[in-house]
Amino acid sequence: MSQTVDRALSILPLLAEGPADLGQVADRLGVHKSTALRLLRTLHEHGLVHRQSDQRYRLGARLFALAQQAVESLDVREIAHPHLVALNEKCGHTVHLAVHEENEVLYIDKVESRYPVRMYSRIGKPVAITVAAVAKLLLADLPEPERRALAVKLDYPRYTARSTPDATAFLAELAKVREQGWATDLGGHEESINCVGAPVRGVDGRVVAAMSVSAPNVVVTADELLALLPLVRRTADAISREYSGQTPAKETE
Amino acid sequence: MSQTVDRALSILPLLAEGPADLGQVADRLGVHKSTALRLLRTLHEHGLVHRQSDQRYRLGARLFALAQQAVESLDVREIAHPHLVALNEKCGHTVHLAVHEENEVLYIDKVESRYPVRMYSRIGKPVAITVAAVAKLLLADLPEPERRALAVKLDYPRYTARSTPDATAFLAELAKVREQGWATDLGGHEESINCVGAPVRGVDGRVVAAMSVSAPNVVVTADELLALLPLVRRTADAISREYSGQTPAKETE
DNA sequence: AAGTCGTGTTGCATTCCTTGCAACAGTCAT
DNA sequence: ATGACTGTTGCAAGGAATGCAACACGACTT
Repeated sequence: MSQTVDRALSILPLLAEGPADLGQVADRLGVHKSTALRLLRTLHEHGLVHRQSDQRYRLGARLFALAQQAVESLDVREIAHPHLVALNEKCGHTVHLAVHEENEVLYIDKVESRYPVRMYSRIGKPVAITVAAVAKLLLADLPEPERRALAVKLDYPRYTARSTPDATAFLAELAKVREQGWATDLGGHEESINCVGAPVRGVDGRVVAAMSVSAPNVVVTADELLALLPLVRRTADAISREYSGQTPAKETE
Repeated sequence: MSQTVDRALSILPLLAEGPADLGQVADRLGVHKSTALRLLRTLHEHGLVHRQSDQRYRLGARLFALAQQAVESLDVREIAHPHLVALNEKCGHTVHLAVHEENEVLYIDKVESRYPVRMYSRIGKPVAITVAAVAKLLLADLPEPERRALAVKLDYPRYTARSTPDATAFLAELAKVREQGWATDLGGHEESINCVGAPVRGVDGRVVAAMSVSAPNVVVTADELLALLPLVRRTADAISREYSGQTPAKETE
């Protein structure tokens, strides 16, 4: 749309391949050296481009600063909320969104079930970290040593007969979750309540949040709930895509 | 230098603060909405800007991709080499550059001493990980659990009486190194050889490489070598700055 | 339902900004 | 010294970006 800007921005991917000098940039842009010079200067003033000691140009530090600032200002909850609502409208059950912070897993959003049931969860409240599906998803993504360090530090309360009993079992469960890309809690916290969950990933592939659908088995059986898994995963993936700023199909055209 | 590009690039830091709609962007740029629209469109085509579901604009995924590709294409050794040579010319001793990879620490560059001595090191060769100054620097930067996991897995050969004896001592040494920002190896590998080293950091502050100066004490005493510390640190910092694309003083003007 | 505000979007004429050229200034090798 | 190579600057001409005004669309209010 804007020729000048278009040309200037085309320099960035070019430099991402590696440092280049003025002539190379001008050639690959198909413009005169002086034109390339002025574009590079403008990019340089904004810190997007850095001139190294051999006079060649590379991408500059500002780019990293921008990228970092962008992720920090991103609010998963804001982006995820409409998706959670849509999911709730499709299946009717309680939908949770949670994040991992300081050795705790916290609910940061919740859409209530449309069935007349209550669940003991509250936004801002730490979840039962050893059994909840969202906790498993978030912790499964940690590097192995951190995962292990955390697992041995935790208490393993026996909420029910199906609660995770100890660190060994927990680590095994996390490995499974990491492998399959989704998690469940089948009566591990409250005997009659089941959950299925899936991870939300950031642009670097790391898990930044986790969502789950919960329902008491007086409403649906565990098997029926598990049938929702594809839908849950698709929702989580949609959130991931939007969160990481990728438009589903447009990106590569 | 180029008004159009200048305006377009000014949008990026603006969006880094958080999502904004067309009107806000136009206002803060001091241009007509239609102008802002066309600039945003161009940025969008290049993927630097992403349009979220509520029509507001944010920074896009391409920015992250570019930043990542840029760091991958960066070669520490290439950037560091002239600095290593300069350091060698100033002090005359052997200078090493090393990186951490797969639970090993490898020398990736070396400038030979100008004194007639030999050192048993070779580019590409794993270093004595429990005693070398460069190893301490690289491992000290790991997250605590990984550091501990690695420390207990290592063997602690007694090269000399001053070699690190066990994991406990090693972890204590790493904590000290992490704290002070530099490291030494005083006869821990070979009785008569001392080293001082300092870390090279990337744009995110993490240690990406480590450099050291080594000399046998038949040439200089440990104290004399330690007197070089400020020089070594300054060199490492210079490499860090150049590697992370920050121009020393210009950046904040 | 009509009306109104608030968005984002498009065509178009004017004008200013970008462009390529050619000449210049360095640096390095021959 | 001389040549070839880089990066750099002034200038005129043309084209591209700009702001305007009008339009389209949806969300609210009345």
